[in-house]
Amino acid sequence: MKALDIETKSLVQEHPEYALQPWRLLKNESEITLIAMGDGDLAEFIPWKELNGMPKETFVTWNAIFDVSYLHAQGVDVARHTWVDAMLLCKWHDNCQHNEQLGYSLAACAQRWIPQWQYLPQFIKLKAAEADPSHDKYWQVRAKLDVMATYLIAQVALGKLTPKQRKSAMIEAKNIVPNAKAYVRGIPTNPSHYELPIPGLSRQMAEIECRLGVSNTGNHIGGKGWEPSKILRSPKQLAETIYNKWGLHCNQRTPKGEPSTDKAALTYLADKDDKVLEILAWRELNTRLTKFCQSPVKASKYLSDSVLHPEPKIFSTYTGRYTYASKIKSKFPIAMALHQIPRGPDVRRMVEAPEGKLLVEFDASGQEARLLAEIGDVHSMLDVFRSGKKIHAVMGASIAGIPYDEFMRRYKAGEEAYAGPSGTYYCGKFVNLSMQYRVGAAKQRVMARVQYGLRKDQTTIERWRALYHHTYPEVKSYWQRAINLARERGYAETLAGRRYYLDKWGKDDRWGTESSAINFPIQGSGGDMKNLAISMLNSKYPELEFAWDLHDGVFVWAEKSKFGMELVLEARDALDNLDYESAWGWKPRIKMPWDAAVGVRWGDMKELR
DNA sequence: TGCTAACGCGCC
DNA sequence: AAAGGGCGCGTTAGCA
Repeated sequence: MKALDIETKSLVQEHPEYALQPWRLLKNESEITLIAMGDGDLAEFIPWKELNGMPKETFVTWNAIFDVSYLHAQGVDVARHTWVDAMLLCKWHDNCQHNEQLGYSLAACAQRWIPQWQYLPQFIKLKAAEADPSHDKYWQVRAKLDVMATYLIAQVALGKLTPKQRKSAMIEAKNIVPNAKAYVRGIPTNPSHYELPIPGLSRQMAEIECRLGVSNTGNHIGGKGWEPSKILRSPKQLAETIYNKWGLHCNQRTPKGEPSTDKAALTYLADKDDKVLEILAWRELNTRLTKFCQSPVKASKYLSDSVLHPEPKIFSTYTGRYTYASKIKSKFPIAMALHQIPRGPDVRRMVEAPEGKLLVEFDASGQEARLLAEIGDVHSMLDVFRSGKKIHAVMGASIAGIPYDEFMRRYKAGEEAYAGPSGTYYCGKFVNLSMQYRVGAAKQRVMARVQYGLRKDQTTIERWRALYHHTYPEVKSYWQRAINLARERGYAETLAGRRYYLDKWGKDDRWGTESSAINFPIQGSGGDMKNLAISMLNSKYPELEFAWDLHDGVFVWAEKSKFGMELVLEARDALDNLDYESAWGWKPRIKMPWDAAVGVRWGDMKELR
C-alpha cells in the first residue's frame, strides 16, 4: 500500500476555484501541478504517466474521489489500481451520534489519529498558514506531509476496524473509481426542459400573488423584473398574513413554537379557506421554479455546458447512503439537486442520454420492506414475500376486508374502490410504507392527507395501525429487540457490519435514539446493498458506466444497441443473485429482486421484463 | 457583507 | 403525552 496526494491549480485567473473541479482539466481550465506518492516515512513526486506504467498498487488518499477523478481526467487508467480513502476509514470507525464536533480535514484527523507523529506540529502549522499558490515550495512540502499523514492514519484506522468492517469498507472503496468517473463524465441535460418552463411558472405565480394581494411592490404580472412574493416566501411574514391579517386559527406550531405555515398546516386550513389552497399551489410552483429550473440554469451558465456535475459523497450519511452536492464551497453552482428531483416525468426528463446511449435504472424492489422482514425476523412478512403475493395488495385486501384473490380480481379489473387514487390498494401501500418505523398515529393521519391525498379520520387510522400489527405481529418485537440490542452493545449494526454508535439515551433524545436503533440496520443495510451492487456491476459489466445513485436505485449508461440491452438484462440477473454470503456472510431467506428500466430520458423509462 | 439558525420541502 | 429515520437546497431573519 502507498499513499498518494495531488495538488491542482486553476488556469483561469478570475476563477481560482476551478482548481477544485476535475472536469475543468478537460477544457484546459485547470491542471494537476504535482503528484506525491509514498508511505509514512518518505514521499516523492512522480509524473502522472508513471501511474499507468507501474505494477498494480493499492493507493490510499484523503477524500479519494477528488484525486481519482482528477487523475482520470488527466488520462490515468485509474481502474488499474485499487483506491482506498483514509477519510472513509476514519468515518467507518467514528460513526456515532455525538460526532458533530468531529472535523474531517486531514489536519483534524491527524491530530485525533496520529497525535504522536513527529511532524504533526509542523504539519498543523503549515495547514493553518495562508496558502500562497505562487510558492511551489509550500505546496511541495505540504503534499509530502499529506502523503505521510494519510498513510499513517489509514494504518491506524484499518487496525481499529473489525475484519468484517474492513471487508465492507473495501467493497465500498471499490466504488471510488465508478463515482470518480461519473463525476468527471457529468450528467447530460437538455436545457429546454428547465429553461422553457420559467415564464409560465412565473406568470402563474404572479397571478396567484395578485389574487391574494401579496405581490412585491412594483411587480407586474409577466412584467420584467418580477420577483416572487417576499410575503409568501417568508414563513414569518406568511404566518403574520394568514393568522393575524386573515384571522385564520393557528393550531400547529414549529419546533421553536412559532405558528407553522408548512404544508400540513396549510392543507388543513385550506378546508376552511380557498385562499390557502392558492398558497399551496404557489409553493409548489416556487420550488419548481427556483430549485429545478433556475438552479440548473445557473449551473449550466457557470459551467458553460449543459453537462452538469453533481459531486458524489460516499460517506456523508451515517447510514452509508450516498449524497450529492450541487455547489462547490457552498457557492459555485455545478448541478441541480440530484436527489430531490420530483418523481413525475416533468422535471426528470431534463436528464437526457447522449447520442448512442441509453439511461438504465436498476431498482431494488421493495428493498426496505424485504430488509425489515429479514433483519427483523418478521416471519409473517417473509411468508408474504415467499408466496409471491404483492405486499401492498395483501394490506389492501385486509383493509377492504376481502380475500386476497378477490381483491386482486377487482384490482386488476380497475374497480375504483380498489385500484383508484384513494382506493384500498393505495391505502395498503400507504400503511406498509408508513408503519415500518414507528410513526405516531396523529402524524400518520397528517401524512395520509398531505402526502397521499387520503382523507381519513383518526379512528380509521387507528384501525389500519392495528391491522398492520395484526398482520405482522413480529414488527413490534423487532423494534424492541433492536432498541435493546443497541442499548446493550452501544451501537446498531448493518448486515455488512457498519456500525452507528448510540449514546444519547437521556430523556430528551431517547425517542430519536431508539428510532435510529430501529432504522439504522435497515436503511444502512440498504446502503450496503447499493455498494455491493455498484461494485459488482463495475467489475462484471464495465461497459455499463455508472451514472448516479438514488439509494435503492442505481443508474448507469448503456450502449444503445442489441448488445447493450442484452447486457442490461444480464446485469439485472446478476443483481438478483448478488453474493451476499461471501460479502457479508449473510444468506437471505427471500429474494432480493431488482427491476430494470431503460430510456432516453429520466422520467420516461420503460420497464424491462 | 458574510455567517448561522430556522423553516419549509424535494427525494429515498 | 407524544414522538419514524436519512439527506441537501433555497429562502428569510437576525447578528456581528
